[in-house]
Amino acid sequence: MTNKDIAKVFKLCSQLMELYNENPFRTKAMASASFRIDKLPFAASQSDLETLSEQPNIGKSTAEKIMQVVTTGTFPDLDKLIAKTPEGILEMMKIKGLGPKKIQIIWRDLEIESVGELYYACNENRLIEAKGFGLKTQEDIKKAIEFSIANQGWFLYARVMPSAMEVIQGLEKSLPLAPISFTGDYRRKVEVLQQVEIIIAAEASTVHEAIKALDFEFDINKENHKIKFNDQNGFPFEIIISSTADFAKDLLLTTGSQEHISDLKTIGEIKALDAEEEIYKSLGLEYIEPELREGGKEIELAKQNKLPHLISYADLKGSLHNHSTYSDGVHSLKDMATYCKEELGLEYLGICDHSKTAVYANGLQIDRLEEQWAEIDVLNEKLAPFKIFKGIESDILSDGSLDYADEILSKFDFVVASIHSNLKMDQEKATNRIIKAVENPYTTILGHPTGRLLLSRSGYPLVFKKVIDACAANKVVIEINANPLRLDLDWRWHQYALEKGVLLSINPDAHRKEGFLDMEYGVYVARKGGLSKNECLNAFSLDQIEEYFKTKKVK
DNA sequence: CTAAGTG
DNA sequence: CTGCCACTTAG
Repeated sequence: MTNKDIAKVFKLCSQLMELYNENPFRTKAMASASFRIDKLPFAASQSDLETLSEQPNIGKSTAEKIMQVVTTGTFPDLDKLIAKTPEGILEMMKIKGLGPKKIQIIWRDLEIESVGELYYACNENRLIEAKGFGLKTQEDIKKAIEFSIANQGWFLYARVMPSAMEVIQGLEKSLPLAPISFTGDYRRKVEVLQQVEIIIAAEASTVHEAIKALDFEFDINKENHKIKFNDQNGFPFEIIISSTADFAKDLLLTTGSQEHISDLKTIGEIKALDAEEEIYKSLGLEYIEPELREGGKEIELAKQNKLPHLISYADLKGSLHNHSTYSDGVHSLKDMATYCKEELGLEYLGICDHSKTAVYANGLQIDRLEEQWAEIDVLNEKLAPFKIFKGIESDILSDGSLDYADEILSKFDFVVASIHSNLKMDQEKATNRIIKAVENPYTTILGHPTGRLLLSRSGYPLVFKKVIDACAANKVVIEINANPLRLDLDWRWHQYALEKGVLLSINPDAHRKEGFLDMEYGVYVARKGGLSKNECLNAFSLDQIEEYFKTKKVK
């Protein structure tokens, strides 16, 4: 159980306490405990009562609750609150725009107890009658419910990955001789999926036994040789039964995408050969990596032997756009740098704490910036040849300008510009705001371009072509934010950016040491976008990137 | 802390 | 009818 998981349990408790108007001091203490747990620089699950109770905002009783959460996932006070709350009210708390106070009114005054009823009430214009609600709020809630319904049954790739690995390893163990592979969306590394598909060449009955051995209940569809089940985390799996002779062909067909397969079929018959490589070869094509099989230009390129040599995790030489305890990070600058150098074997780290407008994230005022720069100079001497670059994640303000005076901006090695507030914009406003930031001579990288959070918040609408063209004209790099919730810029736009000569950068936006590992997910989507290492800023060697930053600054 | 929506 | 404050929610 991660600190974040534990923090969420405490957050839920504080929200329920607020919903029931419990003592506001206790409620607040619960919320601050949640915040503190999330920011602990060590794993609370591996810690002990004494250490925990020494932490700020965490006393003896909170420490005890943490221990209970680690072992049982909950604690008695929370259980009591959950027990007296209808399921639908708990669901409502996950909807953006609804907090305890509004839910209280919805529940007590409108007597609405489920998300479905609430949606109905929005459509009947009944929400505006309630105190504190108006037309805009009603529309926002309606949209948020629609978004959440549309995302029901979808899962983040990164969230299902551990389960997927566990299941496939279990099957491999039971059936060591059977050819087996992930297939479908999962194999193509699609960022959100509805199920994990696995193909296996074995007798159906032996596969049934193997799944039983994993202790899952399953459904069998005999007609299409498919077996469905959910693992203990509730993720849906589908096992496709194949044969040794047809394995490569079935693997190719089930990997998809549908568009890719139908494009292939226009070239010729997909034959049952020994390997996917041979099937592509028989069609006169170079082997196409699963990530690229999305029905774009991959077949055309494969015909001409012009497929990109896709980037891999090992190509990354450094990590840009990361946070430290100077702003809202969990680990110190030194810890972050040492981790990159020692554990990840990287050549450099770009530190980009939040800028001054982001007060909620402890954004850096000028004096704190100077403090950080001084520490970076000291660390750079100690850690050489490893280098920390002085960066900033500068807020793009509502008018598109950056967050410090030019005189300050000029002192950074590089600047990541991103939007964090006033996210509700129409397409024109959002596009102009971003373009103005891109045109700022100090902007090096455009951070998380749309602000989306997968399965939770759609980003602001952008005219992507205009934004990418502006990046090309101003030599601004676009970030592929590697946080599995963001993966923003979306891979569907990578190709256009690359055609325009825009460099991309796989940035983890790490707020703690483990956050760097998210770069793996960034690499997956970058591969889908067709990125090669020479087009990726943080695949540049230390010398190359120093040169790049220097040249950019001169311009 | 700031911004938006609301009364 | 308008300006201003207070409250809720989000980043």
